[in-house]
Amino acid sequence: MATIRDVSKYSGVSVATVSRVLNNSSKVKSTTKKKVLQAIKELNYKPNAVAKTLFKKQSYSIGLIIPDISNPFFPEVARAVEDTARHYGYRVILCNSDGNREKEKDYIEALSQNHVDGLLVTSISENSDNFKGLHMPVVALDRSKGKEIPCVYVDNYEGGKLAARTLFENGGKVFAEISGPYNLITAKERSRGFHDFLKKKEKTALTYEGEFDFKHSIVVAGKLLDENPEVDSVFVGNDQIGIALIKEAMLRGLRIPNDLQIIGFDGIEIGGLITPSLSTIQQPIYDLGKEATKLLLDLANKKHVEQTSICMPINYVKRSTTTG
Amino acid sequence: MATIRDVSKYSGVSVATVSRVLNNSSKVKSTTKKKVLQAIKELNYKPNAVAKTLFKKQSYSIGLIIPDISNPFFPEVARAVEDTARHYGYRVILCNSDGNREKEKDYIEALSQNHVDGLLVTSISENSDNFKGLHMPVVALDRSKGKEIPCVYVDNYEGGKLAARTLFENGGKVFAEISGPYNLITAKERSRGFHDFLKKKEKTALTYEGEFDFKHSIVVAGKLLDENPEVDSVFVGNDQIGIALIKEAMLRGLRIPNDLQIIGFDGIEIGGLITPSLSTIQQPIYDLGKEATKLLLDLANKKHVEQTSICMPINYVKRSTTTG
DNA sequence: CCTTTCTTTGTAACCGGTTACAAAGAAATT
DNA sequence: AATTTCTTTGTAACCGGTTACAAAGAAAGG
Repeated sequence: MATIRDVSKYSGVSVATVSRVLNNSSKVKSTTKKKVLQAIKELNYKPNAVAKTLFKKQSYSIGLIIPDISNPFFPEVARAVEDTARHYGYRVILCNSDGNREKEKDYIEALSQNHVDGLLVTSISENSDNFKGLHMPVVALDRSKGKEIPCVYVDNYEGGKLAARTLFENGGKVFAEISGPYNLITAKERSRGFHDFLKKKEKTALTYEGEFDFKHSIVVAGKLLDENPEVDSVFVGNDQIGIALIKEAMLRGLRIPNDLQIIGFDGIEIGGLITPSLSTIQQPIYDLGKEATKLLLDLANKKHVEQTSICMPINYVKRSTTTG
Repeated sequence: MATIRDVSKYSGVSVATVSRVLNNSSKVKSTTKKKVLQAIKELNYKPNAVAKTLFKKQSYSIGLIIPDISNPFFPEVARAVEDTARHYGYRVILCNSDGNREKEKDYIEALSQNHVDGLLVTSISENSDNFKGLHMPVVALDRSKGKEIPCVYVDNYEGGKLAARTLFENGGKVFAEISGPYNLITAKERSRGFHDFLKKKEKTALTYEGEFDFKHSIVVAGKLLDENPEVDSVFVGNDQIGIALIKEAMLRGLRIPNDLQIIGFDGIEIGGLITPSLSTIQQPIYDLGKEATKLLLDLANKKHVEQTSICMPINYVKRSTTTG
């Protein structure tokens, strides 16, 4: 591998001049420039980005810490993050935390030592001191982390209410919910919105706490249906649970949406492709990732940021598991 | 940020000794060691991994270049890669190439300049000189790249044959195929295996060339069904196409598997969760990613590697879109 | 007690870029 | 032609680690 000193010797100029040519950082006489470019080409010289990072303390890379890329919500986020980062010349280091505090901490430490320029995190809990004392910006994605950390999110509470209103207005009589795990603030908020709306209408809902995961959801969905055959309207904490519920409902011969209406949350692509297709409260998943990345890079480049907390819109997507 | 020189001053020893303590690289008197560790703790010193990378020419990171993380096959691969890399102390840089040669080239160049220790690639075409002259190991994932590049793959040709045999033995009469795009060697091999088997039984199959993507598959699936109502057995190039075909078939009131049998390819998780669940030729997706990463890291660490090309087993998973 | 040997430690060069500062060269002014 | 000003270039320190080599200190042997 040729170095800048090789190019310097080959072209008969100093390393400073070569560096200037490489970065267009100050004027270089055009004949000199030509010589240098020629040498670069002949030696097939490629600057060493690591050396540059060391001096400039900027690595043009960011860390993306999510619970699990296998969870269908996150590939779309990751894609958005990577596209956006790439657009601005940044690379993305992918980290799966499994919602594990220790694992998250290890990643943060490693990324920090590698001088990434920022961290994009979908974390477990609201306040974790994993993020204390970092010398780089952090943006929380999807799951808000209190006021201290900049955040891009959706109004989960409103989403829960919207689901409840929709089921109610569709004539639901007996309501139930399979929520996400309560230790996730998002899951809790969705649930709270759902129940608050029903309470106003003097209704209640059976509640099962689930997980954002297919395998576990199958079990909970089956249990709900077996224990409560009278239920006709279910709000589920995310689309994966919804898909599991559809499967279990069909297994039991229920007609959807006539016997059972279901509303999911997220709007992952697969929800529209199954039969019956899953009605859902849709988040702008790609845009969530995109805006979060933009915000992070603005912070990393010390641009002035008007608002450090961005709420993205949600909307109800009617498909085939609801009547209206 | 404290540096090694700060620690050196604070503890009254040389930087070399601090470095020795950090790396356990040679004996340090235990009282000295204690002093150094104390200083490290007091100053909250964290070694700069970039400086280390510069000198050692080892970054403990690898690049993962895949077409698109949104394609449900790849999250599971990515997860396996990340898990395995992490286990050996490596980080993963995620790159979506969209099967675009130029984009792939840009990534390779950037990763190379950042001195990643190796590249894991699911590439487009068999022989691309994007990989010529790299000073780091490359392992091809899933899509074999001829003999030059180490590869972890499955026998797609056998998979296609297995699908054909299964449909045939289940009493299929009129066969069809929606293949993946022929420019992908994997898709072509699956298709070839499928047709070769049928030819031996003196059968033919209608063939539609599709894409490994939901949106496009919906269109092709609809077309196939409308133009050929007599078809009763379809092999599709991957599970996404299969899911699209199920949707279109149900829309047209076909009973699955009585009127129409379908076999997919890949074995992505969602295939087992839809109704009817999709029978498929299953690849060991996670293990594919895991073995590829292990192989890559062995190569990167110049370990002796017995075989540079690893074929993983496939198997038929009977679910609800086939009769047997 | 002096020499030899082994252990522990320090100095300084190195990895490959960037850049402050100074100096040389060219052009403009008097 | 001498002086001033602007442009172009070079020298060397720096980023923060690692390590070859040498030297100092401790232990062992005569």
